[in-house]
Amino acid sequence: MRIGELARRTGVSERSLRYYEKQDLMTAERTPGGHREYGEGSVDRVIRIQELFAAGLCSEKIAQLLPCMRDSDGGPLRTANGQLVSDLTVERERIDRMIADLLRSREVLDEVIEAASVPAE
Amino acid sequence: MRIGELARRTGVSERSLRYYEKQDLMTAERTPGGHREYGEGSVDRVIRIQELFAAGLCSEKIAQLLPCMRDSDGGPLRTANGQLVSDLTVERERIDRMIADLLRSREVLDEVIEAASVPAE
DNA sequence: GTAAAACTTGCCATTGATGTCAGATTCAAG
DNA sequence: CTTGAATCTGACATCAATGGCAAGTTTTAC
Repeated sequence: MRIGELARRTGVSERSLRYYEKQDLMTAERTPGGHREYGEGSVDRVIRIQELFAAGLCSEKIAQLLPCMRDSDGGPLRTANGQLVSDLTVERERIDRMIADLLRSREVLDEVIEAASVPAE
Repeated sequence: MRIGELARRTGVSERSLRYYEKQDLMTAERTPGGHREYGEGSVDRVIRIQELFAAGLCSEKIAQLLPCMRDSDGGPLRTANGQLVSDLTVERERIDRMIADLLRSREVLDEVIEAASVPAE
């Protein structure tokens, strides 16, 4: 499929898909004319990339992480080296804190929303 | 206390504290000379603000939300109006998605970290 | 073959919280 | 009073992903 379809199917803009390629997060075959040609696996990969972006990882970390994930792209499964494991552990802790934070904030929102729905108090 | 101490006690930069004021997230008394003078409650308030920022809310939403939170600043407890409740509900759903996302990403990290710690497989 | 749609690269803009610097003023202590 | 530390305001920079535009090329449909 080409970039337009991939964008439609993933909900990620074409602009971002090109950016992902430049950041070495994904590759694409090229037609003789130079247009990108994606395989089916690209859909999952893009979604995974989006999730990791949403989790606050930067392009560089994601690029290092992807080859170590199973179901990544059918490529050889790499094992994370010491430095990467160390980095990912830091990220993991950050994510933990973020989850705790989100849970607290969600509670706050719930309280306010709840209070508004029970005006007679 | 003055801004330096508040910054130290909350881990938030002086720059950000002044920004919070400009965004109407908090107020401060002023000394005759114009220096900010914060009460004890400011510490909690700053921490709360930070949490909400971390949860992805923008200044404007936080500014609307704060007066509706208990233990906010001793001011009168406002009840969220319909528009705000609607906005907060949207935020709540976004937070839910974010949490789900983070849990998935954390799992991914755990798998990769785990795989690296068991090289013989 | 022609026209429209899709795609290409490259560049500049945006966002929103925060960093940083400069010059001026105030505060606290000697 | 003086001096150094702290604070003030205001302006400009940063970051990282994304948006948007322009000019040119490829593809697709007729």
